[in-house]
Amino acid sequence: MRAVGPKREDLEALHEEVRDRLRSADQLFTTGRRRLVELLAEVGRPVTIPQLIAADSGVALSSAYRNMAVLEQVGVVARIVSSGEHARFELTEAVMGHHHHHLICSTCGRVDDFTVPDDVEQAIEDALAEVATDSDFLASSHRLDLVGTCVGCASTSG
Amino acid sequence: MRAVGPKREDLEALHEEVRDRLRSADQLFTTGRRRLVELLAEVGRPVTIPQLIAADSGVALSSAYRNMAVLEQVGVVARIVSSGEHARFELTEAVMGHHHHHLICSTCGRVDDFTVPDDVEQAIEDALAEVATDSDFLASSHRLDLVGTCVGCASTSG
DNA sequence: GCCCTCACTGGGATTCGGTCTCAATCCGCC
DNA sequence: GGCGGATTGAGACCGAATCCCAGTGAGGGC
Ligand SMILES: [Mn+2]
Ligand SMILES: [Mn+2]
Ligand SMILES: [Zn+2]
Ligand SMILES: [Zn+2]
Repeated sequence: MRAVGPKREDLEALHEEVRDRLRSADQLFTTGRRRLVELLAEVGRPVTIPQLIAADSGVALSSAYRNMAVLEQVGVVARIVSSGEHARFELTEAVMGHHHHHLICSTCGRVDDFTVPDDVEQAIEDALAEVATDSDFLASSHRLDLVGTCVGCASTSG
Repeated sequence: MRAVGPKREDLEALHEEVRDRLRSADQLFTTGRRRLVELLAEVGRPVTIPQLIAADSGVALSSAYRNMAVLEQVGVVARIVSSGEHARFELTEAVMGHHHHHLICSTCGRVDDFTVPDDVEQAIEDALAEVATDSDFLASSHRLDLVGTCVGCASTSG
């Protein structure tokens, strides 16, 4: 169930959604953009542009960055900057339909998804709502990251 | 009580701690490094190097970055990268002695601190411990950010 | 306090992720 | 198929951060 691409009909629905979102922003759903969305859906984890290019050499650097910006603009893609290295991109929660958080390996930069139980999520949201009120802050989302060392890096560095 | 610099004896203790940490890494506690620590303690909020230079024109760009890296190495300073703009720096929880989280303004990049009630913090830690176990991930810390718009940006943009 | 040595400093060159430019190409539409 | 405007992509460009190295300062030995 892990690291396997989405089922066929899910991918179709995803493309439909992306097409609609692009259209309402007067943007075309070109093959290049379709490919980016497909790659992101396939990988199922935040990836860098160089990684995408390595996975599909048909992707051009400048176009990839430009299209990621467009897809970000219309709410299809989220940009993750956690370190000074390459930014990473993933499909948004709005498009994927589930809220999650990130395991971040501070050694290799790898990012994986995880979720916490609903009651914990709720407790967090309640606490944050109060913080926002107290600080006159207009909250739009929260981020919960677990930082450490991934399996690969742990075994490598022995 | 807010935005006011630390009391005198706290600052002394802080310098003591920083000196020790630098010494055990065979690093000198130079005036430049002392000044960085003082500035960070004074501001009490994650700031960029350009901001530090604006606040104290005696700080040199390359030295500031190099010393921040050194101070980061010895656990005195934490680097925060949240966006593609300038990184921000703050004194670590290890040195300041209290755990906290960040309010991040996605408009101007400003970062402020906040805390959540102990029981929520505990619930988060428990949940994350379980996630780490299930994922074979060696967790070293967590991050909880509230992303949105700060008061200043909210009033400015109408 | 005064040297001597060696780490530190800082201005500028350099790196490098990401953006911008613009002519060639593709897309949607007729 | 043909037209007009959006998109593409190779490379120029930008800017945050690092690197280099000659000049400076810190601190141990005296
Ligand atoms: Mn994710
Ligand atoms: Mn902070
Ligand atoms: Zn790793
Ligand atoms: Zn703001």
